[in-house]
Amino acid sequence: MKTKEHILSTALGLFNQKGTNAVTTNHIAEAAGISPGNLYYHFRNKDEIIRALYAQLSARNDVELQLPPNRLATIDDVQALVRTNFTILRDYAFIYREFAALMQADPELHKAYLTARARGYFGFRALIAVLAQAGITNLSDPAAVTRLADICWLITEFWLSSLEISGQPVDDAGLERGIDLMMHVLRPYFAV
Amino acid sequence: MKTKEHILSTALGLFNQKGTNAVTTNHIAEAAGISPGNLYYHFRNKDEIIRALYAQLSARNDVELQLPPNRLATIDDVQALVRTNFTILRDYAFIYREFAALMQADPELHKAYLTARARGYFGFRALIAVLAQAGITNLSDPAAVTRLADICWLITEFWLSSLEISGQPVDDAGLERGIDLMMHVLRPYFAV
DNA sequence: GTCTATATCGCGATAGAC
DNA sequence: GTCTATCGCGATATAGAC
Repeated sequence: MKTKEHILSTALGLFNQKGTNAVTTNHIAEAAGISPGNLYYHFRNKDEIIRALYAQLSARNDVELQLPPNRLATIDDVQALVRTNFTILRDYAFIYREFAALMQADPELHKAYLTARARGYFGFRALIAVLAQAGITNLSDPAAVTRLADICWLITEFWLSSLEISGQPVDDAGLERGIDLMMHVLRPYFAV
Repeated sequence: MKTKEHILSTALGLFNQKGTNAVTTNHIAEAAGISPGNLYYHFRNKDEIIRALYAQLSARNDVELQLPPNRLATIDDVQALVRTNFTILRDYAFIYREFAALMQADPELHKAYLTARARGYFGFRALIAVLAQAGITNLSDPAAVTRLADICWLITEFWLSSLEISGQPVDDAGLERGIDLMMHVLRPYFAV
């Protein structure tokens, strides 16, 4: 199991740095200090490595992206969640950078993403519903909830890429700007 | 000049449909009904074709994305502009789908994009400034202007990809949802 | 301007020894 | 589980005839 994980972390580093296109299985093997044959013993091909990395990301999301279970969420809870989310995303920057292209190229990966997304998206809508019922938010119009969810999703999945594209560093400051953006979108609905 | 344009429109169709990765110069030549050698007479390589397509897109933006020059912009003018913008974007879907990856792979393309973006981004800020001066918007805090510009940019550049990723059709209805989203973000600042 | 033919290269993937 | 060796393939790119 040790080698398998070593391959994954090596591949992750290369993908983040150069993009999945420019990185071949040979490059990964060389950087990992193993033979190409050995890499193929552990993974059928590059797509399978990418899928495994996505599974890692997804697992981290499931574990780390939790609101406090025993009380209603506050705006600060939400902010902490957003920060955690961006931090995880940055570790797997290549996935979000090449999102649509990866999904287009690998239907299996797309399916895994759609499942995860459905959980998150409808979880978000459920959260809003709970908040509305508790009187914490005045957001009840379904169309408005959809719009809010769409905007939040856009920020979550594309803010880091947007920084990259525009030539701005994907550092802590850039990350904070994303958090700030998200909070400004959300705050009006938390007017208690 | 005829063949060159024919190659470009053929390549555009293939790229939009299958992604730049899956499409080789041979595929383009075959689909265009010419020989690979002929393609290389007109373009040095695939990157050059992509750059030429980006130049087309950029030119269309410059021509079609204009607010009325002789009077102050209304919210309806802005909506028309947003609609035009999405329409152009959809024609060149592959570029936005693979945005960060393309920019990372080709510094020359990235440079061209950064120039175009700077024009648009600062043009947007200038527009806000004009509106503020005319009393059409109450938006004067620079940080707030930046946030608004950032959100609008995110919607512009990533809404179509977001539709694709989430498995929703990139049709007129999806496009209208993007316009709707953008207008809901902008409208508060147009409270006349 | 366009074609055919071809050289080169490197990636993906497998077989078989250890 | 890991290595070495290697095959087949297809993509990029060029040369030279027409």
